[in-house]
Amino acid sequence: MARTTGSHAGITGPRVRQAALRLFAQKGYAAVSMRAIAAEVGVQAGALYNYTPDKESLLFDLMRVHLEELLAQADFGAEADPLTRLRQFVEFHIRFHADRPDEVFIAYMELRNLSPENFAQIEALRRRYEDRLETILRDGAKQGVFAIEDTKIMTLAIIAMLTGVNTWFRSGGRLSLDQVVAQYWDMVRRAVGAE
Amino acid sequence: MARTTGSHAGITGPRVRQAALRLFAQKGYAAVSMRAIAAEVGVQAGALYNYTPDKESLLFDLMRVHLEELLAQADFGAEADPLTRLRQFVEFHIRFHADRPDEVFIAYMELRNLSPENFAQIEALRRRYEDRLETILRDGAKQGVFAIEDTKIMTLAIIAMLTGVNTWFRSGGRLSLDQVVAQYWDMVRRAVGAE
DNA sequence: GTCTATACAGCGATAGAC
DNA sequence: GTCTATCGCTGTATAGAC
Repeated sequence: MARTTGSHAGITGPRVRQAALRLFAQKGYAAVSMRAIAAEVGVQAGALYNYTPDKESLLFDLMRVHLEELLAQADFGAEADPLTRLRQFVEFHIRFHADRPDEVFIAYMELRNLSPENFAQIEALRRRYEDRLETILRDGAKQGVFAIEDTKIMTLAIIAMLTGVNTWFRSGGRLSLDQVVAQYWDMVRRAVGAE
Repeated sequence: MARTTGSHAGITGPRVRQAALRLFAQKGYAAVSMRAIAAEVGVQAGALYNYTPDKESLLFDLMRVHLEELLAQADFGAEADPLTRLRQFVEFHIRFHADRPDEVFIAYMELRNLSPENFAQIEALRRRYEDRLETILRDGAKQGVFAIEDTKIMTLAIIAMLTGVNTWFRSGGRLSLDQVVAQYWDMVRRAVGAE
């Protein structure tokens, strides 16, 4: 069956999300209009509502998909020793976040623009990710491999430190991502008191 | 000379800045209208323009004053040993930032809403603050007190870690600020490889 | 599925009375 | 110094033609 002229099912949708991602990260959610997103895609503003019920859903879906992918990939088997799992976490976190600067930026900066219900969902996903690290730290502390006074603080401190890479790292800069990973692994290993 | 009714020179100005600070931190700069700020102060929107030439200047001044105060207080004399100065930095940073959550939040989150000229000024102030820490680390490394591979990365990693406290710390919570300072000092001391 | 047109509210900023 | 009133514009979202 011939397609109607101007029909782009399965093409425009992803382009809308990609345009929203880029613009939200660059200018901030509240500063981006639906007209601006539509212009980036090459359609009129009204057409966007074939792909999202409203503007906030666009933001929420970007965050949710990002965090679900993060959780899907953040699998550090409990069979390995805690030091190895911690090293895997550090490397994974840095690389995953360096690969998705726009998504990471939005997921941290635009939480205020979610409804309470959507906010709670996003926070729950983030909490599940933090728990992956906390479990590693707790296992290591129990086995005497790490010397940690408070695993919750250590968890938040490590994540803040690692996520901070995104504020300055640029591919092609002074340091390669391999070097960055090595340096942060050094710092984390020392911070948890591992040999 | 009798004051004109409704005249509040020297009173309304600070109240405007305080209302803007609170609302910007809570809802985000772009989501706050001049009318909302005026309502919080208890005046009409037009009256705000007696105190600021425009909305962006309000944001810029809040950031600039915050960072200038940070720099004014962040004085760690070069006479003491690097380990003592680093400890002072860690304690100062955590306490100063915990005292001003709204200012800190704005100064990190709303940089995108500044004109290029204003952005450059704010970034220069922040850079001067980072240099205070980097100098301490460099001195310590030179003297062999610290074992640091790259002082620039260590600087950014420490600041990210310490500033991250603001995302979760609440006065009256499980931990006192004294305990938080002690824990982070432990982590930083280890991370720089100090005895 | 996209268009044009539009409803309706809100925006930053200014002018002029008091 | 604050008010009221207003300008010109932009915002999200919807309706109906094609």
